[in-house]
Amino acid sequence: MDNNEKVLEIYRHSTSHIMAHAVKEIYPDVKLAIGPPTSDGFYYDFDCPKTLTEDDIPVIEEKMREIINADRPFVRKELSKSDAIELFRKIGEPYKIELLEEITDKTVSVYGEGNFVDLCRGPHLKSTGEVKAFKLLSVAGAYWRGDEHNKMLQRIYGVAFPDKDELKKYLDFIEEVKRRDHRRLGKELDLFSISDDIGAGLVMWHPRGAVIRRVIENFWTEEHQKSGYQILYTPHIAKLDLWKKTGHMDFYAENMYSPMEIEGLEYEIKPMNCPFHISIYKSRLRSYRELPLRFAELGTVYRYERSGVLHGLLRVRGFTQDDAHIFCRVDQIEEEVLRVLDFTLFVLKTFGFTDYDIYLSTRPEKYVGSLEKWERATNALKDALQNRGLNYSIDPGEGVFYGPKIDIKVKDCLGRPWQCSTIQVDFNIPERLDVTYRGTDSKDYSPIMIHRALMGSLERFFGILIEHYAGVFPLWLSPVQLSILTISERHVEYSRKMTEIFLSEGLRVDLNAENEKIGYKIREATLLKTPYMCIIGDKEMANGTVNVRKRDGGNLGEMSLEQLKTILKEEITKRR
RNA sequence: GCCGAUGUAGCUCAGCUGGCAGAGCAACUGAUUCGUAAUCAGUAGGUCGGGGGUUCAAAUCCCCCCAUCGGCUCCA
Repeated sequence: MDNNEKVLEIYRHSTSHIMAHAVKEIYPDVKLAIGPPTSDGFYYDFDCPKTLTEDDIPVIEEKMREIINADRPFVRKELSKSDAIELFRKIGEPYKIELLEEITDKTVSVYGEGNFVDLCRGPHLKSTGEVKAFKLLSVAGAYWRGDEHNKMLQRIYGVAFPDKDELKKYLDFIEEVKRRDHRRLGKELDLFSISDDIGAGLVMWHPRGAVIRRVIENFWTEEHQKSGYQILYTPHIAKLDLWKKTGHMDFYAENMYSPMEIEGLEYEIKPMNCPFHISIYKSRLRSYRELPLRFAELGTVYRYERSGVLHGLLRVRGFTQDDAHIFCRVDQIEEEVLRVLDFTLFVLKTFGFTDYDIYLSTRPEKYVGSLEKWERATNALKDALQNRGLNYSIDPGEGVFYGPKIDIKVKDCLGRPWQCSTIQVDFNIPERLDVTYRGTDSKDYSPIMIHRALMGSLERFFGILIEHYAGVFPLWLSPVQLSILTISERHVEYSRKMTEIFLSEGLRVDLNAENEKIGYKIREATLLKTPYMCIIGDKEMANGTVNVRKRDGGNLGEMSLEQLKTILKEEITKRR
């Protein structure tokens, strides 16, 4: 953290204290929990008998302004732990006492201004008057200490900046995020829907969205074939027994749906694809000469997610993973991980993601397999990252039950991180399910399995893409690439001919021959973010040409069909 | 799942302390045949999220569900 960030942190921390003071003045019964700074702002958690709502925000803000205008100094006091406990007992702050009881230091510090005092390590601003620009954003529920077994408190989120301009910039950023929201754009651009009648978290891809998916899938399939993968299709359900054998029933049951009974046997809808790929692997004897064997599938899985966590395309209950399982020998593992890493970065780059955060997740509390194997798998991932000189951070205990993983979070053009790619090494499942290959010595060995997804799920990736591009998809992904707009009825026949020609070239074209003014048609196409428009009037008809306009308003003017075809094809090939 | 808010026409939203359900856009019909981001007029469109209750009377008040939104927890 650089110096500037530290200063901001102090600034926000002090603002959160001022907010706590304000809330305490308005609702004297409130009990204070914690109020730290965050990456953009701050929050404070309250245990308040009165339910706080959005309507309280302006009132609290007003009270904060009073405290700021009073410009009272923040005073630090050090006292013994027992004196501090006594102090917070006197003013009735049970949460502060709970925090104090866990502090091992003999002395602690408290900060105060006016008649307000709070347990705090500090440091703080010199006085309340130093706060120049802040805004409270929302109220929300939050568990005490983030544990869902604890009482739910009320949290107020706010932001604070050194001056009004910075605050305005941040508020503009929030507006930009809203403007790009994939749920809103999904409706406006008619890309997808999630219907109450079908069920929460289940996505319907509309024609325009389905086009984009198809383009992505085709790209994905081609590139996988080039990279030595074999593409599979597998069923959506399997016997419950299978999931018992794999360990999913022990370690993944809370994300799985209830089984269904078919002729006395129980079946289960799949939450993962790996057992099917393993089954194909095991369908015959495998030789060491065949390895590495790379099986890939756009596999649709269903996972139970608690209703409160569903969020547009980014968190759903049914989704298609761009999944693959690589079976290889121990001596091939580093090379395979490297290949996957390179492949992943290439695919992400194609969609305009060049910036990412990489995490290495280690063994979780619930796991299968020996410690030694975990160690070995974890090192394989670490070595690959280091080999490529990629910076990463360690996420302790965040691995999957069968092995450690590398997660790649891409950053979109607003700098927001999104979890997509995951690469998981698995020493455990092949052994558990008796997956083997015949070695040079004619004995059987367990292969290593690498599970990986590049985009993660097509649904989530699509949601991220919509926001990344703000709905303005590059030409190769655009649902409609070219809209042909007639000026009047006598241009329809010629326009229809043009449409046929472009369609036969494999371009996605539509014809707007409605009885509307040209301005209206341009507006419609622009709102749908169609990359290119052809305006067809008397002149074009007479010259056998088209008149081209781009969605950003740029006018390319009159040109021949051939010229336009060349422009479009080149842009499509470049995938920009 | 938990805390809070919201749910009214295809979409965006009005509808106050209970008293005949509204607007703009879209759709449809007609007129207009038009040169780079909205032509004009008319028509139609609603079990007010679902179920129960209070009341002479419920979009409005109460209860229970469902979904969405902001978070928490959890995750591709």
